[in-house]
Amino acid sequence: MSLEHAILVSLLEQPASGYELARRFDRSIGRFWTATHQQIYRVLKRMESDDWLTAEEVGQEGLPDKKIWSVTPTGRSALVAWLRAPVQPEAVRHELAVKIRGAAFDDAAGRAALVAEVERYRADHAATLAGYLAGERRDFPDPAARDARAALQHVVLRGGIAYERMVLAWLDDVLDTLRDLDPATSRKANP
Amino acid sequence: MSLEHAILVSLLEQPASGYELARRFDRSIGRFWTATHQQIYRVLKRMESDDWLTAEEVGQEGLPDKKIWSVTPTGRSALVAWLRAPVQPEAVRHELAVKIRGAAFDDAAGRAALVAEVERYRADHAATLAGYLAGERRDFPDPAARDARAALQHVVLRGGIAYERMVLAWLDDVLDTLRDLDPATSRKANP
DNA sequence: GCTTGCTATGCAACTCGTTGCATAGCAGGA
DNA sequence: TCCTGCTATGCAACGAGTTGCATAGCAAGC
Repeated sequence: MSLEHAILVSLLEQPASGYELARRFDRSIGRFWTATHQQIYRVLKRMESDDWLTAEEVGQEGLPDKKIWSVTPTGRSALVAWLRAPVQPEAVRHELAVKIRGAAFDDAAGRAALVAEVERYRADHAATLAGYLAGERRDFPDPAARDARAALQHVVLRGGIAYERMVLAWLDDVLDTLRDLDPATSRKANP
Repeated sequence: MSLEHAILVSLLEQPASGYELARRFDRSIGRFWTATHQQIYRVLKRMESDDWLTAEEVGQEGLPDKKIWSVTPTGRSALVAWLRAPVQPEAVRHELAVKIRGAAFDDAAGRAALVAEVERYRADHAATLAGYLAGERRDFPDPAARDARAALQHVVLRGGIAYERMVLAWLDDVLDTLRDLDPATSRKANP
């Protein structure tokens, strides 16, 4: 739907090659829009044929050539038109929530395995939160003096931080709930 | 990926026709897994041919026949196997976050339009939260006395409530940030 | 010398998800 | 009477996203 637009925003912030874009989608942009390099290369070609982007070939010593993509005025117009269109409702897909409700149809051993899995999942989110907070200290040390772009990037990052904090608190709630169902098993697993 | 498993959980909680399932995916299950009736009918057929489900044809007065689907032992085994497999990382796709970062490349008029859109979006989420809270009062009036299934359904609902509260707080942060960028315009729009 | 991993791009095949449309009878309101 | 909307299911076409694989040179470590 709007991978194109996520790419436009990223390239307006800073022109990049497909490969660099793919790495951004593993990092900052990936906080709110995921994409693989396959998707990105395919969409870049379509955007070029639609005259949304132009490429500058750059030769590199000892490395393959790369194409640095920039947004054309046409692409920028397309982005602005999309920005002013209504926001689509999000398609929620939360696998863990399905598993938690499904745990009612497994036995105590299965729920103990789920507890372990939720703990692992929680550790991942704790690491993500720590990464966000480190990025915030690094990129936005002074909340007062900054331009529109930084202010908007920062508020999106704060959204990521708020999300991760909410998830961690909820996962604690989930762990308490799961352990209350099978007190003996969880006492064994967590003496 | 796991629409099958969401369907298995829902049918184990209560057997249903494809149509009834589709409505559940607009309501309780839809809080954490969305699906259209097209997807559901297609997947139900595949699950039947995999012997995960059986159908009972039910004639109705004045209405088309319907098939009531139930989970077979094979289907239940498949669910349990999936429950015990690792949780996959979620694919995040948050269109509004892309638009907010994109707002740096629009003008004050565009950002004013985005403020209006965020306000509408906020109202939707406030309504969703109100619906969740009403459902919680209706379905889980007594947090003490209840079985595993209710406890697990409730903790998933609490996750939805925590999510909506977090979103509302973040949207207020977003609105403040957007208004700070164009004080004159926002004063005009919000006297 | 061999393996692993990084930069850099891409094809092909597949599955998943969306959109538009179709059928068909009945109920309720303008 | 006509239109809208609900129950109930489904086909067909398309678009989005995933997975596996391929190329190709260089650097670093064992």
